[in-house]
Amino acid sequence: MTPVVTHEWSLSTTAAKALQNELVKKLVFTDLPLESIQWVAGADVAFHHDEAFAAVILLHFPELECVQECYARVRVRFPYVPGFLSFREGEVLLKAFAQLEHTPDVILFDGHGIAHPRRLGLAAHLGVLLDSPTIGCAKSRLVGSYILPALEKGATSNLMDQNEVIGKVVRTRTNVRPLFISPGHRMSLTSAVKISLACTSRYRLPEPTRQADRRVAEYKRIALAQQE
DNA sequence: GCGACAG
DNA sequence: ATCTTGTCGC
Repeated sequence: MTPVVTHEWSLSTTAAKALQNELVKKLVFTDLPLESIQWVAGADVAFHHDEAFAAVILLHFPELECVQECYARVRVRFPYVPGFLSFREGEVLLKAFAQLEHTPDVILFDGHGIAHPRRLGLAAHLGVLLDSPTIGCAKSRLVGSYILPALEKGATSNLMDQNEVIGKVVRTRTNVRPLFISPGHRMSLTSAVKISLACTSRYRLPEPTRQADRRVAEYKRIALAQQE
């Protein structure tokens, strides 16, 4: 999987903001029916100081069986600044995506899609670069207001920014803290929620993201241990 | 100026 | 994100 759009990753926050305002214009929001999905990917990043480790996992849908796992490691300069997470995780993620053999029908990210100050969170940003359908599955809020959804799995409520619905607060597991789902690129809000729930079995996180999270931690542990 | 703030 | 074991509760 190769990006269709490329750009520098070591930017000032001012230049990064200008780039976000350009890339956001390319976003497209369309439905992605469950019936059209065969391959789903999950991506996550782990850090050790300025070293970033990424894992991209490919699963067959709807059984959610893992069929490939890709890893990458890179030194990053960009610090963590709320609203600019993609500039810290993007480069290492693309390096991992480059190793993917099958092009996934949709990619789930650990972070927001358009539920972002400038509507270009991690999932939206990488979606534009890869020109792929993407979904943001964040564990906490960055922007927007909401009321908590009912306690049962599947319950949802709107994530609002002023008068705009920028995402859904989704209960992916009964009696457990909800997830913040928002579309990235080539994705509608309703499809993002349906797909996320279809990818969730017995845990809070959807299987693609959960798998990526587990494996990247293991990859980082082994990589750092081998150095010594 | 003060508080909020994905991972 | 990361530092970190056991423990209470569904």
